[in-house]
Amino acid sequence: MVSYYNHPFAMYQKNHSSGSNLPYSASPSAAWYSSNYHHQPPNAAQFLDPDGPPQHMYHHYAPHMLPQPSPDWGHDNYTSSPQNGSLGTGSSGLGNSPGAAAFLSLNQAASAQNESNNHHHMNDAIPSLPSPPVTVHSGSDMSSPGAPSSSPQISSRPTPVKSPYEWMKKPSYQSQPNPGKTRTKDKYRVVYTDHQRLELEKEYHYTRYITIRRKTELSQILSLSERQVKIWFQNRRAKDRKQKKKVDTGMPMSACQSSANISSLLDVKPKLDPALHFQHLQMNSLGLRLR
DNA sequence: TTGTGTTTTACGACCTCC
DNA sequence: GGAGGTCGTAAAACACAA
Repeated sequence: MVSYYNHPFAMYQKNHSSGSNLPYSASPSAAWYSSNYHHQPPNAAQFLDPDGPPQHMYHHYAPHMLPQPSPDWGHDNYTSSPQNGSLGTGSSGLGNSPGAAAFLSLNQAASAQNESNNHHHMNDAIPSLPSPPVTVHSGSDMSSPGAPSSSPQISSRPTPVKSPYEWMKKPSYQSQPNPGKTRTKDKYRVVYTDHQRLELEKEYHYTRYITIRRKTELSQILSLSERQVKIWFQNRRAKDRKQKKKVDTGMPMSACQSSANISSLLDVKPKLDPALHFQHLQMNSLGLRLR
């Protein structure tokens, strides 16, 4: 059994069935980096914030804290434009993101939830797109751009499932009449929807350090504030560090799956074309970073 | 059902860089 | 000073054993 908490993607699916009947293709990992996961060499000018921590961070962060080599090339080299109607109106624009595109084939069913027109109609059992959580906050940047929605929302977490599909159907805390709010109001925190977390995970596994541009787009696509996206990535990295620390201190791997071994867990192919990978490393080693 | 442990959001403190 | 990084922590949400 794969632990809900310990599996890097368990948040989306608790696999009680030894992974033999995933709701995806027979080999989800095979789809993870699908053929559409090819990138053009980056246009340097497009990197508002190339992958990786700010250049200064390299000076005092342990190597394991640095971004994993990833196909960052061209990460921002796409034309998704939430401003031109892709936001919340059907096409999320995620498909234009290389990182997202990579994941789409993995979990189109879930991603498709975000498409009200749902031309994918992958799974009739999947409820309509979960509305973003209502976030009420007095902070300047905290309020979620998403408006409260009265429409039902889907599961934010899988509950114990009998069928591998059940987790996708279950209504969740977010589906309650009054979804969670931040700690400054009646609720301490929101629980992100499956879709939101899926997209964030997709982005994270594409690059551990989100670019400014991508953060803006994700925040709009997912109806989260940029601050929420930023903090999610911070927390996500913290989670990785924590897991790595457990590994280093000899904790059993069953209790700690770092992102570093996610690929092996998913049996994925290397993310990056070797040549591009090399370029990426060169880029990082040179500290190339535009801001 | 309940108690307990873990994970998930969210924040503040503090840091470095521009 | 502002942005974004880590670190530590609070509390809600959740999983699971008893």
